[in-house]
Parts: sequence; C-alpha cells; structure tokens
Amino acid sequence: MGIIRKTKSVKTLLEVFEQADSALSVVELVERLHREMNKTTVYRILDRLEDDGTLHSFMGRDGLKWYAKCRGCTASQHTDAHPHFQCRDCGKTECLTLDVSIPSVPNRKVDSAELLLIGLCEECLL
Amino acid sequence: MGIIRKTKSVKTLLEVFEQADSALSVVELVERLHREMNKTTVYRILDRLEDDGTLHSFMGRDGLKWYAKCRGCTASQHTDAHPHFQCRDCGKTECLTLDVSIPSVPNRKVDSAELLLIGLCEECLL
DNA sequence: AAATTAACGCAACTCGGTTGCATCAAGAAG
DNA sequence: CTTCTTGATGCAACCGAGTTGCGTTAATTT
Repeated sequence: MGIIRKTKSVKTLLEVFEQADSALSVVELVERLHREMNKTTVYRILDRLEDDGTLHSFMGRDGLKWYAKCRGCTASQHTDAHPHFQCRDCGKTECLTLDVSIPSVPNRKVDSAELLLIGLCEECLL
Repeated sequence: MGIIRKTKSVKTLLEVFEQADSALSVVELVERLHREMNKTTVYRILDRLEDDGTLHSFMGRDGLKWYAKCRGCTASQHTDAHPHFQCRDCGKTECLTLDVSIPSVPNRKVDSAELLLIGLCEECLL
C-alpha cells in the first residue's frame, strides 16, 4: 500500500507537516484544511502516509490520534522509537529527541512502544 | 471528590477489578455489566474510582480507555508509573511489574508518563 | 422514621472516525 | 496530446465511545 499518487491533497498535507514544529492531531488537521479537502480525505491520506513510513502516529491522553513526521523510517521498519510530550494545559504535543530503551517482557514479543510524557510545556510553565 | 457512597454498583465494579488479572477496557466493562447497571453509571464510577486513587487509566493503541487497579496510590499521588502491554492480536492488555525511569525534559515539567508496549502476548505467540 | 443529597437510569446528544458509492483526476499507454 | 485505467476524492449517511440534563432512587445523616 502506501501513497501511490502524488495528488494535490497529499502535497498540501506533506507541506503542513514540513512546517510543523510539533505533532498534529487529526482534529486540528481536519479543521485547518477543511477548505482545501474533505475530512475523509485527511483521514485516508494520513493512513497511507503512515504505512508508507512518512508519518508516525500515537494516541494522546485526550484520546485523539496524533501524527508527526518520521525521521528515517520506511514502510518495513519503524525505527524511530522516541517519546512524545503532551502539555496537559494547552494540549501542545511534540516529539522528543530522546532515546528510549524498550524493555523486553518475559514470554511476550514486544514490537513497538509508545512513551507519552504528560506535563507542562515551556509556555504553560510561566 | 472521589467515591462517597458505597453503592451496590460500586461494589460490583470493585469485585470485577478484584478478580481481573488484566486491565479492562470501558467497552468490555459496559458490555459485561449491562444487566447490572447503566453504561453511564459505569463511566461515572470509573471516573470516581480513578481520582480516588483506586484505579488508574491509560489509552490503548485502539483508542479505548483502559482501567486497572492501583497498588499503593492515593488521591493525591499516583506513584505507580508502571508500563502496560497490549497484544496487537487479541487485544489483551495488562499491567507490567517493571520499573520505568521517567526521563526529564529540558524546560518542561513532567508530571506523569504512559508507557505502552505493543506486541504479542503469551497465547498469541504460539 | 424523615430528610438530605449523592448516585442512578434513561434518552438524547456530541464528536472522532468510518463506509459506500458516484465522480474526478493522476499518470500510464498509445 | 488524447485516451484509458483506476486510485483518490467528496459527500452523505453512518458507527460507536463517551457525555449531559433531568427526573427518580437509595445511601447516609439527623
């Protein structure tokens, strides 16, 4: 699967992620792009970009799905196991450039891990 | 806040968690208890038991909210920062008795962390 | 036993996310 | 450059987890 055609909508979405300094929730993307494309399209493109390896997703504490650009991931392997930080005040969510050691668990096969740190971001600390 | 009255429904829910060996999704609880109580009641009791410190919750990769019993948590402090494991095949989700070191992040105040490991559980490995 | 009010049941609602299907346009073929 | 194929899109209707308002019930207090 993955992206097959470089449509206008796909390019638009990729640009948004290119310029974003933090992760983006699907809700925000749908809202921000609702003039350029249908919400169904946003969901479908995000799906494709994810199993393409271009984006990665994770669940926030708010129950929303968040997306951010992958660095060095391919369709076959998502190497980028970094943690994410979500501000409990303003909701801002970002990728952290920290290495996380994924613990192994007896009798189980661990494929991937999601580490979400919750707290207060720079602005909300003041 | 927290639990004020020990109603029949509260006791029922507590028993379920007492006997559970893994975490329980709200969906499963509502389904399992739909004869004993209304789904609204399930949601409300879970809320109260959580800020009571009796239960803790976390988001699964499936976007569902999961609950499990706390060990050694009070309303004022949730000390129990253990990881959770979710099977991507059968959906079984459980608390792991592993210590997780919560990394600190520059310029940010980290209150809590959620570490969700995704993989295959004992049964689904075979 | 009576009064107080937290907790419950129910129905209607919100909203993130999905599905089916007719239409459109990316890009391959000629 | 035009035609053809089919993946991608728009739209409307739908699904399902979680919430809300309100009248009623039942756990505590007096």
